[in-house]
Amino acid sequence: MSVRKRDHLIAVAQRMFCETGFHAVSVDAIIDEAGVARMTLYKNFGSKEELIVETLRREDTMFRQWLVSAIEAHSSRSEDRILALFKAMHDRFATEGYCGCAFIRASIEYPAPNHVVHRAAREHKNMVRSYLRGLAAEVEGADPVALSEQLYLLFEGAITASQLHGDPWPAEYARQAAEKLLAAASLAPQPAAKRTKVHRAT
Amino acid sequence: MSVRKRDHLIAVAQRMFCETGFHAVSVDAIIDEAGVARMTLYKNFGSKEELIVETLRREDTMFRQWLVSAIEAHSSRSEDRILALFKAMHDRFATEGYCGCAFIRASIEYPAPNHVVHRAAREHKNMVRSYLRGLAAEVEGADPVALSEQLYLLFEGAITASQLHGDPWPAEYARQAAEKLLAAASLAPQPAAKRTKVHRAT
DNA sequence: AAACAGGTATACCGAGTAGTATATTTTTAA
DNA sequence: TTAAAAATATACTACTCGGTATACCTGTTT
Repeated sequence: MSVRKRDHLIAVAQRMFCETGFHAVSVDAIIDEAGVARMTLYKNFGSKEELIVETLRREDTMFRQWLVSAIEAHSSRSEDRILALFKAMHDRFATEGYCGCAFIRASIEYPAPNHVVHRAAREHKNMVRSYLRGLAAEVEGADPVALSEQLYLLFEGAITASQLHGDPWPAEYARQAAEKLLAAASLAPQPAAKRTKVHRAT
Repeated sequence: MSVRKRDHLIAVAQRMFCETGFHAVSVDAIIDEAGVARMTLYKNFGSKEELIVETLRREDTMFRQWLVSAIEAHSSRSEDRILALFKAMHDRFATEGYCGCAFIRASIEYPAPNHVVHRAAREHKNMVRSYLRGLAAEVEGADPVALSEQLYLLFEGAITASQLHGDPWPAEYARQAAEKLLAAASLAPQPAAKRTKVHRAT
């Protein structure tokens, strides 16, 4: 059954890439761990690079599911949903086997902006940004662009810091900071004419 | 002149590692670019790994100088100094040839927490955190630990996001967020007994 | 039974990897 | 000037890398 071997390969590669890195994990190591023949990998995916892209696609799907389950099970107040996200991040960071964000890793290991892997990472992060923008748009009195981008920076910072320091504490501080940003937004709604200038997104 | 070749090798390797990655840059590529013989590298540094550690040492030195010049030339008010840091980050991100944080890259390419390269990255980041803590301690009415860690997350988030999106805009949003965190701290100084619990640093 | 498809095993390719050995030349300092 | 130190070129080891070629096996579907 082709599709099962294929999915298994993607799942195994996803875990290994995330644990050790894209460059550091060889095709040989993947087929060993997956228990399949070398040619099975190259018939299902033309190259290691294509396999990497497939693992990112799977990671993106799984992340969306996590995102929805982390947020939409909670109160319908956007402020509470946003804070629930950071609480869920803390749990995620503390999970056994969690090893950082595959997309940040991908963007760093493939730094060329037009590389297909780097591009996949950027597109995933843009999805996250637009999701946050949707949440921020429902916060009373807030500039949704500014608020969502600031929350996004806390999000990225927490991921990077937790991986670097090997501890989930950054998620808790990110939640505290988000709380303050939300409080500031609802306490001091800015007149539309005085909004800080918006920068272009990339 | 030994020390000159040695320094030259470190400088060349530092740039190449930062542009392309530690795994992706080979010893051959480094000696080609530096214009030295293969054995010159292996006599000055026992291995590629030792060369990597030396480039991180140099990066740390240069970063400290940048940090001081970005902050201490400005007003002695801590709030202004903190905001000056994020303004300087924007300039830094926009600088031709800037290619992200070598320490974040190092921690990702060498994910094992006890690896000498990962450890060097973590120690550098802890230096940054304690520097921020010193600044936050001078902000009236703020919990210095909470404030400095929250600023640190904005710092890391801005670096990661700017590299990922290939644009300096995250620094500007980080500055805006820092502004709000500072305003919240000075407007609502919390009684010492009610402080949020402090997490252990790693 | 025959044809087909997916998987496997094995051997192979050329290129690249980090690192070493050695003998020779260049540079520096006494 | 001479002796020590540093840098050189060249060749080499042993291994790993991504990727390919090919022959064979196994299960399913007509």
